[in-house]
Amino acid sequence: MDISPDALKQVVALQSATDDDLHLIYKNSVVRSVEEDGYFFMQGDEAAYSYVLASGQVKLMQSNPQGQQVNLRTISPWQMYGAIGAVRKDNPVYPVTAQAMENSAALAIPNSFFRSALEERPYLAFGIMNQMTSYIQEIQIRYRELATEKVEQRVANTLVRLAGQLGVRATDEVKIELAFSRQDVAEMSGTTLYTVSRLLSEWERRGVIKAGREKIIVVKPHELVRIADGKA
Amino acid sequence: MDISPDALKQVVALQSATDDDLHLIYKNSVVRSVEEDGYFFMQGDEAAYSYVLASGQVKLMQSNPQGQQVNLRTISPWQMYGAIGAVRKDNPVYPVTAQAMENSAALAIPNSFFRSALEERPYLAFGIMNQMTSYIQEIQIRYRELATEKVEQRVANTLVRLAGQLGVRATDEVKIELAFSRQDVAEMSGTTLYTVSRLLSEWERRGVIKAGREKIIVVKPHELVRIADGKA
DNA sequence: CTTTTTGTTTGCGCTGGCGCAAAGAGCGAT
DNA sequence: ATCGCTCTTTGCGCCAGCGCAAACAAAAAG
Repeated sequence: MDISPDALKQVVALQSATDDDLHLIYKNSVVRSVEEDGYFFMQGDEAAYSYVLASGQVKLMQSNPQGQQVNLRTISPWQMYGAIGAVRKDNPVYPVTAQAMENSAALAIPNSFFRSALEERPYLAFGIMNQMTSYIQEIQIRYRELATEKVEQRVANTLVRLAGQLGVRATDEVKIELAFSRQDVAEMSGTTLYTVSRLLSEWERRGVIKAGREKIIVVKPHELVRIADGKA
Repeated sequence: MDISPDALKQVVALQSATDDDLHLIYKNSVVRSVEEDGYFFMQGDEAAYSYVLASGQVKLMQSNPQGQQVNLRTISPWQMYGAIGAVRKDNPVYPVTAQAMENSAALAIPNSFFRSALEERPYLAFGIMNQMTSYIQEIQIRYRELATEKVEQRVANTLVRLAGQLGVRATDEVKIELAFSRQDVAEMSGTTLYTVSRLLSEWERRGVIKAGREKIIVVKPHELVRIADGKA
C-alpha cells in the first residue's frame, strides 16, 4: 500500500494540519494491512492507535454480551477512526470493533504521539472536535429514528444515508450502487435480515431499487427518500 | 442565582482550566434563568452560546418532523451543554432542544469568546473532547440497546442509568429517588407511556420499586440490574 | 373545600415485525 | 461443468408491544 504524507491532506479531521504536521504524523506511524473479515481492533482492546484508512472499507460495530451486534459506522478511505483513545488518558479502551469489509490498509498513529501533537497544536484539536460533533449529530438522529420510526422508514433511511456517503454513481440515470448484505443493512437499521429481505423485495417490485447478492442498486433515490419520510 | 467563578471548578469539562481562565469565562458570560417547562434553546436555533447549568435540571431532546420526541440527556448542575456550536464555524445550529424540567439557571458563554479561548488553550480543548468521547460512548451503548434489547430491559436500564447519574439516596436502605413522569421514562427508553406504566406496576408488585406520581423509588437496584441484563 | 388540571392505570383488540424452516440462487473453487 | 458454500427469499405462526378509551388519583387552582 502506498501512503504518502501528501495523501493525508484528504483527511478531513486533519484538514488544518500543516505539511510539516502531516510529515511528522506520517513518520511516527506504521501501516497496517488487514484482509477481508479481519479486525483492526476489537471492542474492549486497549486503544493504543488512531487509524486513518488508506484503502478498502471498514465497519465499526458494537456487540452486547449475547453477541448481537449493531453497525455504527462505515469507514471509507481517508476517514479517521478509533481516535477516541487519543483523547482519554484514563481507560483508553476501544468501545467498538473495527472489521475490514474488504482487504484494507490503514495508517496506525500511536496515541502517545498523537496526543502530544494535539496538546501542542490547538488547531489540530478543532479538526478532531469537528469530526466528533458531526458524528454525535448523526448518531443522535439515528437514535431518534430507531426510537420513533418504523422499520420500513429506518431501512429506507439507511440506504439513503449509505448512498450519500459511499454510493458509486453508475453511468446513465441516477443509479447508485451499494455492496452490502441483507444482514449488514439489518444491523445498520436495527432490524432483522428477514425483514430487510422482504422490504427490498417489495421495493424491487415497485422499481425503486434493483437487488442482487450483496448488492443493492438504488434506481429511484427520490422515491426512497419519500419512503424514509413516511410518505409511502 | 449566585454563580461565582469558583463554582465553575465543579465543571468537569473545564477541569483543567486555571483560576484565571475561569475568571475570564465568567466575566464574558451572562446568567440565564428559565422557569419550569421553558426552553434554553430549541432544535434548529442558531447556536450562539454554550451553557453551564448552575441550578435546576434540564433535558436535552430531539424531535422529528411529526413532533415525536426522544430524550437524549438529562443535565444536572455543573454540567456543560449546548457546546456543539462552540466548535463548528460552519452552520452552528443546536441539534437538540434544551427544556427546563424545573426552574433553572445557567451560565451562558458566548461561543465567539469560548471558541477563541479553546484556540489559545489546548488543555481546555481536552476537557471538551473528553466530554464528547464520554457522551459518544454512552449514546452508542444506548443505540445498541435500542436496536437489540427488548422494552423491559431498556426501561430497566434507563432507571439504572438515571439512578446512577442523579438519584438521591434516601436515608435507610438503598432507596434511590427519581423525579420523572412515565412519559419522560418512555422518551428515554424508546417506548410508550402505557408500556412504562405497565412495567412499573409489575415491578412495584414485585417490590423492586415504589412508584408515585412523577416519582420512582428504586428499592432493589440490584434486582433492576438483573432485569436490565435480561436475567429476569 | 370544590373544581380543574394533569398524570396514571388497566382492559381490550390489533398488528408490525420476528424468526424458524426450507427452498432457491449466485459465486468461487476444483 | 459440478460441487459446495454462503447469501437470499418467502410461507407461516406467533406474540410483544402499541394505542385507544375510560376510569382513577393526585396536585394545583380558585
